[in-house]
Amino acid sequence: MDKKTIIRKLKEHKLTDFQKKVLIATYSIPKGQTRTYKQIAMQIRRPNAYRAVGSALSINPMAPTIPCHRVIKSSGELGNYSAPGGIRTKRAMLVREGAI
DNA sequence: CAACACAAAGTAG
DNA sequence: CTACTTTGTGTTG
Repeated sequence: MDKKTIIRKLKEHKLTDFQKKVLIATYSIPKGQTRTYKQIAMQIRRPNAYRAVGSALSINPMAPTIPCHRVIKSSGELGNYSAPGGIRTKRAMLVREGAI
């Protein structure tokens, strides 16, 4: 899956500009690494919208296309996770990828 | 207007 | 350290 495919998918859905940027930024997180909500917000030029970033990610918790589980809090905590299993699953995946 | 997958700085103990 | 308060942002209902 390349970035273009992702963008095409996003266009099919009714996502806002903000959403698209958040999802693209999330997709660009290298395997085995994590990003904080704040980093994502800064990357999309909305440095104070880290809260909106969480809302944006929550619309797509089960799309294997977007690794939303790599987005954590600035304090190093995992934050929340809407997919089945909650933060348990999130942590498991991060451990599996070597991010923890 | 209210609620939210957050952050940072403030107050209090 | 814990706990609570305030301010800030975008989306949704």
